[in-house]
Amino acid sequence: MNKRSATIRDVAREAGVSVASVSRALNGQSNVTEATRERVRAAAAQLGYVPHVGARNLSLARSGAIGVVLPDLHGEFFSEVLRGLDRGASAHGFQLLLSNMHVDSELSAAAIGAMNGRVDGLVVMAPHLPPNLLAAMLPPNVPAVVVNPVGEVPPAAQIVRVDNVAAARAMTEHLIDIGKRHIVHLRGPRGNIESDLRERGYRDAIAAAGLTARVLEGDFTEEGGIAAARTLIADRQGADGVFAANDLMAIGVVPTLRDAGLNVPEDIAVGGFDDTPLARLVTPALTTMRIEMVDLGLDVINRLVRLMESREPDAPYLRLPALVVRQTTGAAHA
Amino acid sequence: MNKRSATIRDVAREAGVSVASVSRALNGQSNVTEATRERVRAAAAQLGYVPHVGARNLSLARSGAIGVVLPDLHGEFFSEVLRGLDRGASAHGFQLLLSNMHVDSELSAAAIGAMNGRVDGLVVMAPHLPPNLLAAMLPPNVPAVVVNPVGEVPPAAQIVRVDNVAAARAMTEHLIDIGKRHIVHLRGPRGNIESDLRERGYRDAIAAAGLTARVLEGDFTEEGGIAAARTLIADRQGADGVFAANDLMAIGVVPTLRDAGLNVPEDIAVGGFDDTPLARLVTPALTTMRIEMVDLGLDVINRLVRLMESREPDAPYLRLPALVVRQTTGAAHA
DNA sequence: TTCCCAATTGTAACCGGTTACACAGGTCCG
DNA sequence: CGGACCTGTGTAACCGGTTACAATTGGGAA
Repeated sequence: MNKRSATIRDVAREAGVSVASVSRALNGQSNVTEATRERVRAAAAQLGYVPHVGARNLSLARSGAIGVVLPDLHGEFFSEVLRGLDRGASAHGFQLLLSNMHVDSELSAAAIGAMNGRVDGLVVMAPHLPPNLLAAMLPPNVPAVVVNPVGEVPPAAQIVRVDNVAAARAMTEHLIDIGKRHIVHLRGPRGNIESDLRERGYRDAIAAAGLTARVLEGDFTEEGGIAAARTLIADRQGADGVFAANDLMAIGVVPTLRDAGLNVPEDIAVGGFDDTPLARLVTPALTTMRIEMVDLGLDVINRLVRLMESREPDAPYLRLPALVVRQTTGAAHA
Repeated sequence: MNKRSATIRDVAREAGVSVASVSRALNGQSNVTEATRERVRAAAAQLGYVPHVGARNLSLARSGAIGVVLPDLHGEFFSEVLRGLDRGASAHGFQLLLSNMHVDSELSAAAIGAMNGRVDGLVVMAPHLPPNLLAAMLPPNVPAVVVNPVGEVPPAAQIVRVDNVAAARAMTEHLIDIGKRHIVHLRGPRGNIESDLRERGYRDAIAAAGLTARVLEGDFTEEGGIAAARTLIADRQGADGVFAANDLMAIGVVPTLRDAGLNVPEDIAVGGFDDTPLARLVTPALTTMRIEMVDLGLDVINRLVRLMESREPDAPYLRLPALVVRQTTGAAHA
């Protein structure tokens, strides 16, 4: 219960050796007598010495941590990705330093800055960052992986993308395949790049099939889904399919439609996006595009680790979500 | 694109002032001429200087980070709590340094050690840590909040507990109240303190009501729930209620029972624990004990911040989960 | 004009580690 | 027996910031 933690000099004094020997002894270097090493160990134990990692990092110029910048943790998507990041980091012996990116870009820059001397690499997921800003705020000498960047990216950064356009197209085509002709897209919030890409994929597929597009504004929340479903019920323009830009909205849509007496999928089929753990468990189970989020996180870390070693980013890495057909577009359920 | 990041001395040289002035200028101290400050700002911008936070931490002896030690991120529970922690940390201007506690206690100790000079406070959630070990591995001078500790806790640490016993009792009593008499408990994994406490609450309530207890082994996974339900279906000992020690298992139990032709809740009622986001959304919606997980996380951070300031832990703080009655023990659903 | 004081600025010590280099002592060799 | 070499250890510089304290400067008071 000392007031101040013991430092390496305290241990050196206690053991009657120099700080260099203490450092060598405790870090398992070979050039120390077993006798000295033992004496140092004893002194360290005696004083309850725990190395000050921050100081060590400073002299070694490496921290054993990876910085993660996320828009927020609210919503399944980032929680799941974080799981993967965490697993990957653990596997490589890194810790994760988390920082929330606020909508305020001023603060975001500060948050990234606050990681500068503390992490060996950076993972940035910022689907709503104003283009060019990202490049400006990334510290120049920290290897970084950016996931689904919207604008310019510094050439030194590794890019990982989820192919939102192709995935959205696939979902839309699936709805068309099962015979739907009046498919409405419930998009995500404005200013979120992924929302835009998914809408683009939807429009592509609709246009290619010679149908007419109809897009409702959404916000990625369950409430948004409920509101959208109400709109559809009220106006009765004969929609027979809904492609929601994420699962949460789809999960709001389905029960609202059913409460209004519409059968899903017979009267209206519904597709989501993300394949959050929820999607499989709700009734009726939700058809969705599976992004292997945990895998994505793992992969991001692996690529970051590679980048930290080579300093040479690979070509952008593209992941294509897979269509998972369940009850909301499939056979009637029990 | 310099090879090495600019340091404060580079900026000082560029601006033609001393390092002290640079530090003062950039940190907004008052004793600097506006002219100097401007010159420093220009030089910093010119060189793309970003302060090295690790170095700053070392001299200030504070890091602006809170260490979080979790058993793993797998499972809704910790994800949700982490969300709360994250929100709280953000609000207080802290970042979160995450570390997974492995089952291997050797490694866990290392993980905690690896936080020593890098965090201002520690949050430890270790429902499966061998008693006394925790006390040994917590660095003596770092304020810590431990959540649901199992054994001895250093007197300097703040304790936050979820009253698992009372909550499990409440759920069991609820099942009794709705008329069930053969209530089986599906417990969590051995070696997890929360599993033990929930079982104890169940046994208390069963004993108080003069009924007979029956406990099945579980593992907190959906598959475990499915397996347990199969057991119940197979042996037909007339169970009319199941209290699963977490939602995930309950979510495995319910559809398995229904697939076997049993009505939930009429033939067998099912209760879960945690109120994960899933619980409300599955069909039939799950009756469960709500732990406000996000709130819990927030609260933990608030208490930690208070502890960091006062160095005086408050009395252990007890949270009591609330019973949320939904369809699996309530009225038949649509 | 001279002295004093406040406002700025610079120098250098410090945070707690790591490690290049110097040095002491012993071994082995010619 | 002297020198080359190897091993173990200590000294002190360094990582990149902050800040106590000293030094410098200019303005106002006496």
